[in-house]
Amino acid sequence: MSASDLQANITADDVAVLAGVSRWTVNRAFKNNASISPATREKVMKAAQTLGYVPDLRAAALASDRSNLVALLVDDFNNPHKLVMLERLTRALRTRGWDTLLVNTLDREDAGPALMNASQRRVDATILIGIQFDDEVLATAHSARRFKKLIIFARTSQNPDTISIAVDDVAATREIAQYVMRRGYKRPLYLAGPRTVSAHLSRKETFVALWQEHTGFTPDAVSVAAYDPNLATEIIDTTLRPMAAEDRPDIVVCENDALAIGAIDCIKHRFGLKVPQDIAVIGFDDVPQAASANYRLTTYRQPISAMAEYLVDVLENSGTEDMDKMFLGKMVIRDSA
Amino acid sequence: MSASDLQANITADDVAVLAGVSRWTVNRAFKNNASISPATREKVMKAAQTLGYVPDLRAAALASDRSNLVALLVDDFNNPHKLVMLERLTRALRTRGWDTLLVNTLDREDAGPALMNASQRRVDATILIGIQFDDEVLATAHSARRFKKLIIFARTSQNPDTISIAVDDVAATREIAQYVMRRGYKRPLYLAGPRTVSAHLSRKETFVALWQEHTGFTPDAVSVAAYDPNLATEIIDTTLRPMAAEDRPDIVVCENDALAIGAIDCIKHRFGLKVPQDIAVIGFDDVPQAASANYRLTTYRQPISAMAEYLVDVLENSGTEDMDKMFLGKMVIRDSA
DNA sequence: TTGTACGCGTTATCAC
DNA sequence: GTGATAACGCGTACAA
Repeated sequence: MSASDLQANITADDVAVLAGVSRWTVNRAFKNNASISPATREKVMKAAQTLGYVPDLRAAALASDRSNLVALLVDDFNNPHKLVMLERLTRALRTRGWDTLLVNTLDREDAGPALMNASQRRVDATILIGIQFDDEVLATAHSARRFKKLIIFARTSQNPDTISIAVDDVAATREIAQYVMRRGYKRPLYLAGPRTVSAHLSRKETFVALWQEHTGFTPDAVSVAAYDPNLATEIIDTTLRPMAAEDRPDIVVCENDALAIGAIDCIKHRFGLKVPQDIAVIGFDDVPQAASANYRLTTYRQPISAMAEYLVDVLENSGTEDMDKMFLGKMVIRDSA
Repeated sequence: MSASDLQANITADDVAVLAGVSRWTVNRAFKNNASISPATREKVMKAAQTLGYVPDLRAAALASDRSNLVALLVDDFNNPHKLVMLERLTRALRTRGWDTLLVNTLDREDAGPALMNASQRRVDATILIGIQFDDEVLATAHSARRFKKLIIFARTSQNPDTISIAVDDVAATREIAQYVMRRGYKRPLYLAGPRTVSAHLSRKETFVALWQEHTGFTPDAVSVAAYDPNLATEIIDTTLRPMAAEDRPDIVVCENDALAIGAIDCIKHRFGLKVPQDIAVIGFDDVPQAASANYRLTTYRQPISAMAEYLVDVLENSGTEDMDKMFLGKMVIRDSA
């Protein structure tokens, strides 16, 4: 209909011609703190409007070497908490002017190529929220490619080249362990997920150490290869199946809610037992399902929104100081333990 | 350590110097079907390796006007099926060489800005999998901005300027309705989500019409503003609460699993009733939870992976023919109905 | 406040 | 098979 339909790409030059200014003045009109008179800006904006012009962010990124784009490398899509993290992160980022490149790290071997992918897009930062990025991958990634910022979200890492934004697992686990003891549970079973980075500070190691310290006994622990409720159901099944009723754990302490939900399903539906009367369950994350009438899961809530906001702070910070940060969450007591 | 650490950006020129060829030959070495001798290619690749060079996709996109990047506009993050769709889409895209820009459409007013955002990144296509994109938004979007391709995924649209990749809702709903009748249910309650595009072809309208046609009765229907299990729990609660037991529906037919799960939670835990004995429930999507021991949800599975693959076909197709496509799914019979 | 070289790192196209 | 020219659309730095 309008002239804009005839031309393939409207550039700042076209707007400049129509507005009767130079191309760089058009540029200034679209820049926030540029020195430009209100009159000219309005003139430019009107011309831009009629032509349907919007600045080309590819070209801007190329010229300025800042893209306002971050790559988000994700796997472990069976964990419902991933959806929460994706929402909070993209919300915080977008609200503050950042775009997100979502990279599905297809499998273990894809971790390297996925990092390379982000590198080729020249993103301003790469954020890892997957489980496939172990110390080895991180090391090779950092030696081989150039990353402006490499951020590990919701997971601690000892790697000095990365910025870790996570909840304080030791403090959180201590709170959980104290709660479990205070409620009088005697035979906990720890259900852990895959071990990747920094195993010695993991929730499982911490819980086991605390329990030993306070009771003298080493609790049993089992683990699964992914944070998948179905895997949790199966491992709990095979763990409890051969046990005599009196030998069964009185509580299953889970590394996160994804596992806790699978554990509850198993306890209730495979064994016909009651939660928490027969076996209690405790989780971590406070996923939306945890609050449902069906699970009423006692868990530990991570302050994901605050962590996401801090992540954007990190992006906007150009200093070189250590930006690692640990957050404190809080226990959410419901009925499952 | 190496020379690459000293220089900020390694470009094809640097590699060209080291390999003793021209910049354009370096380029060819990285291109799949370029005419270049194997010897030169190897020489170039070795030089690239030592310098740590990888092509800059920003510059490539700017020069070629093809980015191999799509924008994925998403809202409705409370629906667990979103995580499945995100995984399948990003997997299919990435496997075939496409990157994904994930845009969280923050709220109703943000739909326009989100579309604009994608436009500014000059993506090759924009994919909508949200619920906030009604006919009005689509119309203004298309008149105001230039989109190479505008794809509606997992939702039908009557808009002629968009490509719709979705399951055949009419066929699916017919199958569901027939199943419900065959199993002898008499008083269905339809639980619908928000109505956006193409309401006259929606699952709800179709179900209601079919039921009327076959029984002469108009089934009750209620709807919620988002595909959120918690909202479903509440609306079912307020709907059943004032009913006498004999007036209650004998089955709740849900527009999708997110609602069905909330409905089951309500029926079992708020009313202490049994599913399916007291009230049956049927869903749509077959989310991972649907198979859990706790829900055993009878539902209708969309062929998301096939739809995602077809979406990439659409991206790779440069023709102008109508690429709309409807898929058939299949019923998954479990215990909830 | 406004205008002007020059560069960002590629790709398309044509010459050799 | 290889080298060279001209875009792609904008940002930076400086000059006017």
